[in-house]
Amino acid sequence: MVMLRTCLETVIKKFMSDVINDILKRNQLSVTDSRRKILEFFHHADGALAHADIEKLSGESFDRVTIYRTLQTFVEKGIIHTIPTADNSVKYALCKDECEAGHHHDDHIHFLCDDCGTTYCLETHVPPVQLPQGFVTKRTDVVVSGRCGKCSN
Amino acid sequence: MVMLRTCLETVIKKFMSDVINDILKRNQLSVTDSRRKILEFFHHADGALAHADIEKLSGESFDRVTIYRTLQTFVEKGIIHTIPTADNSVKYALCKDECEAGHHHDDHIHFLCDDCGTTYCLETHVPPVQLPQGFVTKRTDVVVSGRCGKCSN
DNA sequence: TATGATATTGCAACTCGGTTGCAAAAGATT
DNA sequence: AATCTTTTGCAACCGAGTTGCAATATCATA
Repeated sequence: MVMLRTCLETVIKKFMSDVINDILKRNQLSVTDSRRKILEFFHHADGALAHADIEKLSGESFDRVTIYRTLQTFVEKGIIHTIPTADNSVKYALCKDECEAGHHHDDHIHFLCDDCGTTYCLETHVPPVQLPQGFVTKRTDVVVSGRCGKCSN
Repeated sequence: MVMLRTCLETVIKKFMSDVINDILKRNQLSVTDSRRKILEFFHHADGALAHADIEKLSGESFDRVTIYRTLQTFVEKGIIHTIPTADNSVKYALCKDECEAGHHHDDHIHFLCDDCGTTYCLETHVPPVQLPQGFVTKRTDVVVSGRCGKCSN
């Protein structure tokens, strides 16, 4: 029984590892420890992550500069996207499937919980917005803040 | 003719000055040069202003610390409100009429022009957003970016 | 699997937006 | 006008983010 579970965990771990590697290779990025680790963080996190969160999670594993550069690279490649939060700090979240590089567009809403600080990417689509004559929309960001499901009990 | 215009300008200036003074007094703020000047900037600007804009407009008139503090005070009093921009910088705009202090709520949409950098407060209201069970909305920010009327010709 | 070209990392130093403490100056109140 | 309170300016500081460069790791090729 114990044997079985250990074995299963190994297989799952192996599988996850392959998924991560695939993402990196598909984006023509060399596979390095920091990139894999940071991608894993995003896959395990249920919300968006700020630079500081990643720094905490990684402990002393790698330099803060590396984190900055890795995040930049991921954004450029369209693996993650930035989220404009209400308090004007920067958060990042995995793009649904594949945004194309330089075209990170995610047509969904972000929810920021004032209590626990978690940022959620909701599946709700952004409602179309009526603009004055001559205005052309390129991108729409909707940030709702309040209290999330977990915190409102 | 020239006399008349000069006279009219004087009257208008006097009137504006009174309006500015009124706003400050109504909010229990002492009337100082910097506060009046900064409020005037907002009244003349057709869009939102960043700290940097005000610094440029004011030249050497007053210290950057004063600008920071003045903006903070105005936000606290509900005279201006912050706008979350797509690039995660901070902009400020006059509140419509009076938001109550500490309750700067403006239920409108912000438009950020990628070309000229101007931020507009549009009169369009924020459409209601459907959230998952248990989520409670406190505030909704909508930031549309693209090209404004002036730049799209 | 060893090797060289290329890409990435870590470090140190720096920039820039914003804040804080305190003394000087201005505004408000009598 | 005198005094009390608030605001300003200065200098120093803080933290987030960036840059240059040498050291190191990855990748492709032999």
